[in-house]
Amino acid sequence: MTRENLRKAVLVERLADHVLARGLGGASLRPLAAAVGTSDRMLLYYFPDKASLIAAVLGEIATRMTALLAAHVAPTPLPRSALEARLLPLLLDDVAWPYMALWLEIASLAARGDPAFREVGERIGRGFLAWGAAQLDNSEDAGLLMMTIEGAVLLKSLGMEDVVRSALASR
Amino acid sequence: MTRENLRKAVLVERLADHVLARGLGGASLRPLAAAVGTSDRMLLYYFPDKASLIAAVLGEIATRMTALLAAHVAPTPLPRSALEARLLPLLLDDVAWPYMALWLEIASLAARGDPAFREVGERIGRGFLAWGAAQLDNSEDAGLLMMTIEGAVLLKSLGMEDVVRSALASR
DNA sequence: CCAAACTTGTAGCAGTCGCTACATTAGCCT
DNA sequence: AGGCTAATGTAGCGACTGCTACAAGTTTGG
Repeated sequence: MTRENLRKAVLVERLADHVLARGLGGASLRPLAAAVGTSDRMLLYYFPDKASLIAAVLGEIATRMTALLAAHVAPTPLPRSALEARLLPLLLDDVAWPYMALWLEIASLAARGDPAFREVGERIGRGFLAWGAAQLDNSEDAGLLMMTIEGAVLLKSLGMEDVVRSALASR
Repeated sequence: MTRENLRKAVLVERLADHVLARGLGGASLRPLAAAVGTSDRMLLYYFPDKASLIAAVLGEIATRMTALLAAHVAPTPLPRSALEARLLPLLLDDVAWPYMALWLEIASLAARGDPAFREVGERIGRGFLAWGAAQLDNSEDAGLLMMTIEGAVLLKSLGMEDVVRSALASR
């Protein structure tokens, strides 16, 4: 019971590392298994199918991202521009970038109509929105904050980080 | 010569329809060929390989998007918030949404490091930036405009269009 | 009218995908 | 020690991927 759950948890952690590094596009069973030192056969021993495995991995990754954000709460509510200035370097940095790249991938799959990714994406998105509202002096600004940040992420993915920097400088 | 180029152009138009409808993820040679009434064999007769085909299709789609934007130029430069209010309903509407979904897919692939998509994405992105700068009373605002719009697109893909609406209402 | 060039079909290769049937090993309980 | 269960390996299925060799058909130009 606990034994199996424990090993499954370890498995999910390692799988999360690989998904963060390679993305969902590289998350086929055999490469995934090789990366964590097992076989596709074993992955489907622990999980009923690939969709369940991915769901578990995305859950783990969401937990990590939440922790990463929690470590950066401001001691006191901030105005939007100040929180933006605090958050953007963090999220566009190499440490958080794998999460953002995966975030884009989820959004893309959701846009294509995949209901599983739409659901997990919306859950994470609304979680972030609530987190932002709690950090802001005016919680109504959370939507605008999020739009700006997501826009910055998309621009960086295209090698247009310079646009983000100069836009913020001119604000 | 011209004969071949003409048929190739017709082919690319139909392929563009299909890519807009199904995305790059559904753009395998055989489904693509079936959708335009030919065979995978013929696609690789007109194009040296799949990458060239996709490049041509993305070119066609970029042209269409440019035309769509050109049809909506304001007669006179606008402040950023006014242009945003004009542009967002257009881009989040069903007519333009296939383009936006594809845009997200390109950004996602670019974020994963694919150099071809990074390049085409950046070209289109900088094109849009220039277009926006020309529509704005303060051209320096183009970056912020673009960030907001891209953020709105990403949120809509996750079913969070309500956040976009209320954010803009509170601005 | 015939040959050369353009166009298309058929068939298949080698690889990957998610998933499964079957068999075997390893470990624990009495 | 023996038997039961949990864990793992091997092998493969059928579908799909991009791509190609080969052959046949069709159009065109001299």
